[in-house]
Amino acid sequence: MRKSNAETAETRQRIVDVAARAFRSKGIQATGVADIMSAAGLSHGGFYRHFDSKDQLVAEACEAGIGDVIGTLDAAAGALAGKEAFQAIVAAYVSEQHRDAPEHGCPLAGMGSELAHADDDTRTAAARGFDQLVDVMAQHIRRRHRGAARSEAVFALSAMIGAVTMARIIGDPEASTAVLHDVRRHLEAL
Amino acid sequence: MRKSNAETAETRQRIVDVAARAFRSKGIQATGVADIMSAAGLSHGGFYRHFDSKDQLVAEACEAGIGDVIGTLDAAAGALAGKEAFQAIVAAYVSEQHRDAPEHGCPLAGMGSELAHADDDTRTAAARGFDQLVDVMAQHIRRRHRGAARSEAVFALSAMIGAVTMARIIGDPEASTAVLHDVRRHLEAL
DNA sequence: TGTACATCAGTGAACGCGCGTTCACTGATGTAC
DNA sequence: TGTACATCAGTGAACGCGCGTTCACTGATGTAC
Repeated sequence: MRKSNAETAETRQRIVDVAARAFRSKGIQATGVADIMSAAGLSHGGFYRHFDSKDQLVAEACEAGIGDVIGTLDAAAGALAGKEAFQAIVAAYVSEQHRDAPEHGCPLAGMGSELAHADDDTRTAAARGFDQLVDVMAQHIRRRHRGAARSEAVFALSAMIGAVTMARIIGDPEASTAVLHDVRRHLEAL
Repeated sequence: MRKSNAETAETRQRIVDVAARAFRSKGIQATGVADIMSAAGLSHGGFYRHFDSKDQLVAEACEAGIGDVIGTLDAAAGALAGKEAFQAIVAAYVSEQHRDAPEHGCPLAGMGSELAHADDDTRTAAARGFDQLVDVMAQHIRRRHRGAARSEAVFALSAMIGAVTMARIIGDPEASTAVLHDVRRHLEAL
């Protein structure tokens, strides 16, 4: 039952979207190809009509997830500029909502340690994603030198990724929220 | 061939040590019970004489790994005090050596995103480890209020964990080192 | 201190299970004329 | 525009493999007397 080209493209996109959510919320290795396909409303056998391997999907899902986060952060910044935009971005990232909704959150926080062991394409996608997020933040940091703004963004983003990762590990709700609060407060004081 | 109580205890400890290295360097799910046992010089069947499950070993290995890091950071601080000790700890953690030797490094960086999905005992061990590391750092931060020192330590440690995680993902050696450098520099300026 | 028996660390085969991937097949869609 | 054939998206069974865990067995160690 061959599908039309448009339908095929839609299906492929749906698989990537479903995978991007699953990998971020459950992890890469804990999410099977069959899980993804059934969540996309398909049987698992058809997977290889769209992708060469699970690894390829991981790379694309990582890229898609980064796109989500950039959209969220841009929306948080809205029409704000400078320090206010920066703080809005920090508040959106280092938040209980982000912590509690990994499926829509940052792949670098949701699958960080697994990405370190991923294949080259995936790591390249993740590294590019980090760069893009750094750009999004650096854009709102006013410094004498462009490099200084980027460097500060690298620092801030590292703290943000670490904070959300730890907030998800810590079971006690108060302690978890305290980490988010501490990090957000220090970043807003930059 | 029953072993003496002393030998049994040594074997158990060896399994935990081997596992702590393997989980940190390859990840939890990528490391099998059989891998660990053979690295410890044993056949896999004997595993359950020492542990109820892989999950239990993960929790103990996480705790052991935290112990390693605390030892390394304490050694880095040495006889130093205050800001100098703090900076020495930051330099030891946010370093190329740490990035390149995950098997002796921090479990929170090596298996961070996997810990978020681990069982309660493991997450409790990881959360306690985070607290202990915060204490190690806060100890060297002089502030009017104890809480302020701890809060700053939480912020710093989050940035350190994020930095090492990202440095391991980024394939390009220069870009990876640049992240470490940026984060270290900003933390030393606190 | 010596003896008799229970315990149990370690081995290696086996368990059921889920994984990523492949395959033959179906029939609707794409394409060449 | 219509026809004939090639393509290929999706299905569902099957592949080999490695996983965590269990088990019967061995024989040295621990323990009770």
